Amino acid sequence: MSIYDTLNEQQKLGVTTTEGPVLILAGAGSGKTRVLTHRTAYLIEEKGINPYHIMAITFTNKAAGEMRERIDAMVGYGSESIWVSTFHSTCVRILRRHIDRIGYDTNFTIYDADDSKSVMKEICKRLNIDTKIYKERSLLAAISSAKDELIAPDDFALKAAGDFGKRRQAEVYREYQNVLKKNNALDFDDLIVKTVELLRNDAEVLAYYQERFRYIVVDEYQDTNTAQFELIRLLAGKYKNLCVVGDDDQSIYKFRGANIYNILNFEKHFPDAVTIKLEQNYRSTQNILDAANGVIANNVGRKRKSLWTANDRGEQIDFEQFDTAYDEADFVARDIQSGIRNGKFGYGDYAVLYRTNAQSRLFEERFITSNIPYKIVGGVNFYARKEVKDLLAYLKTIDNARDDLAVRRIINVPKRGIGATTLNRVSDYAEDYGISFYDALKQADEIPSLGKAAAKIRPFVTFIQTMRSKLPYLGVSELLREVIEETGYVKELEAEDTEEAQVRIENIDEFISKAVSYEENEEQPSLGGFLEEVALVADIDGLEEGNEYVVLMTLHSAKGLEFPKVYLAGMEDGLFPSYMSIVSDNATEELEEERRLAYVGITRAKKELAITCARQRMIRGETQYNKVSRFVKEIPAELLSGEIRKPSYGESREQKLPVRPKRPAVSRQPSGQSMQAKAFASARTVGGSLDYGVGDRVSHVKFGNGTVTGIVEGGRDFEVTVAFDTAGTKKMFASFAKLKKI
DNA sequence: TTAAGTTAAGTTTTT
DNA sequence: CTTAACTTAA
Repeated sequence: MSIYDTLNEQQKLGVTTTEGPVLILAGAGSGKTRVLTHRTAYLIEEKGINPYHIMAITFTNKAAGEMRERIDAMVGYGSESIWVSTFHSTCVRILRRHIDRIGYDTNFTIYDADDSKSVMKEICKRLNIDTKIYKERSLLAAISSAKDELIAPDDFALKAAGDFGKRRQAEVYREYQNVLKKNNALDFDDLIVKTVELLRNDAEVLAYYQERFRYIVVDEYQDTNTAQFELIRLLAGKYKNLCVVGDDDQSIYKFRGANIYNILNFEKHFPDAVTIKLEQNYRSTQNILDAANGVIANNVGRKRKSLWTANDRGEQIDFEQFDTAYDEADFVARDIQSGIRNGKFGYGDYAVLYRTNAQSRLFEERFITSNIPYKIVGGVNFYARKEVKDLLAYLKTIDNARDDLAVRRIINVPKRGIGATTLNRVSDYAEDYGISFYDALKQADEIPSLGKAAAKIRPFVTFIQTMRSKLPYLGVSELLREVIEETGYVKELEAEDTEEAQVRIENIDEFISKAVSYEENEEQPSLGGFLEEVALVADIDGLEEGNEYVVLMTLHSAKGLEFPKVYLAGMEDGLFPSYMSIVSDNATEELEEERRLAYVGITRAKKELAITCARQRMIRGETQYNKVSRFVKEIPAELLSGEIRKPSYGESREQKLPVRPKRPAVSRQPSGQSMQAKAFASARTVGGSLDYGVGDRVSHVKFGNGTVTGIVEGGRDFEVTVAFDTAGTKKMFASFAKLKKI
């Protein structure tokens, strides 16, 4: 009896076929993570491979973290020397050691999409590019897809020869790379591209890593792009023990450069490859699986695969069409409440999935009024928020002022009376003397054109220098606190006294706790290390299991996750599939990608699935009238139940709101939850007490101001009764009500 | 020259 | 409905 006996035959094959290239086609819910972890254990325990020689690559930090955890639990000693990380962090790790061999400094900074856009704006201005015709966004997109395909600026120019527009793009591409190089910065795509460049150009480095990574596993292989493929090919070039796991039916990142032929042609790239299919689904009910199969069957050009399950038929799929998107959100909220009430599910069993981030708002609003704890994944990444980016820019500047972008970002935040004109003069000076922007600031007094503006710059430079000298004594989180204190950043927000400012302050608090926990978890914390860790996190990474809240996210974010009950919202032609894909030049192809997305969505559900849509919906202030999504029609009709709701004008919306849920769950506060959720669901219970009492005036994000008339302690939380001035009397749980004393 | 106030334009999906 | 670019007042 061994741990491998619990696997089915195909899974076992995936575990024990360790030598040579292996393609595992893993249908949704077929237990591929189990195969990967068991395979790793097998390599170490049965084959006696040193963990040092094993590498696993995933797309998200969350996936990497999960795999790491499960491998650790299974392998025990030595598992920490396995590289388990994302493509991007793997590359950063390699580049930090060796990028000097291709002419960069090893303390390079990483630019996010925002930073890239700022660079692009400047370039367009400098090259006199009419951004009405060539939009920054599309220029960046062109550059990004070139990088995905490993096309360097020179190659791009070569290929562009005949086409004026393309030649212009080539020019911009070249300039963009120059600016990044000058700033010692890499963008996301560069992380991969430069690693490939390094491995291609430096035989010594390549040999080192080839020798090290004798066994390589790649998860979500269907989403790799050409550059990532080349990276893997190079690394696995010597031993060729490459195991890739993926599902062509779940390829949903074409827009990000994913090359579906990486998986479809794997056997061509590696002629002696073994292909293993995992076709038994352990996740979903028969009905859910049938629905998914019914939809995906409409795609041509996929690897033949027939997913089956030994699970029960389960409930029918609940399909509901509503009059408006409000009614849709209302239904989902009520349905969740009723599931909770009769003990069928907990909040953490639910997920609401949608095509676009904008759809989250209606659900969010509705969940607040219903006291449903929730968490939104995605939207604006935590580290991409203004306030967080501002503080990060301070930290970057203190750490290493070579990043002009960061310096420029904060030089006038808070307002120091330094405007665009002054900045331009400084950067002209920097340009003339070939020094960095920050160095030019240091010499502000010597820049004649500045005049009295130089006096405004001096305190800023002094501040940065002072902080820099304090860094060794303070550590990251204390430094951050000091920056906030000295700049008055939070004070300024407090003075604003708006809901928005409040959210920002909470984000800043959260940012501080991230810094604290970084210092606690890291053996040798450093400012540079912190900045690096923060540069590569995605929003999905913060999602924790076992927490009691409903999760809201896009279908893209949902890949790789599963939930007992899933709502697929906004299933309307024009929304999903998106209008863009329907009218596209290659609509067939794009619709297939959308269909795969639908397939991903449906297969997230374990027990129950509800599909909802609305007849009319406000999109960017305009009302749209949409038909039921074509994907719904591809689901065999006998699998569907539910009804199509007729407009109900007689019923007032007020009546529909269940103001007092009968048995609201006592909530545990998840740590590290996303900021949207935190903003609305944050526990005001500090150390088991509230900062308001009976008789106090409080404000609520939705109901406005009111007076507290009662507080009842129950379990871990407080049930607070508030008489609102305009919204009547409500009972709510303190941790979700976000009541603010006024 | 800066900063506040006003008007115009734009939205898929993201490491 | 929200964010970015433009205009005007200080």
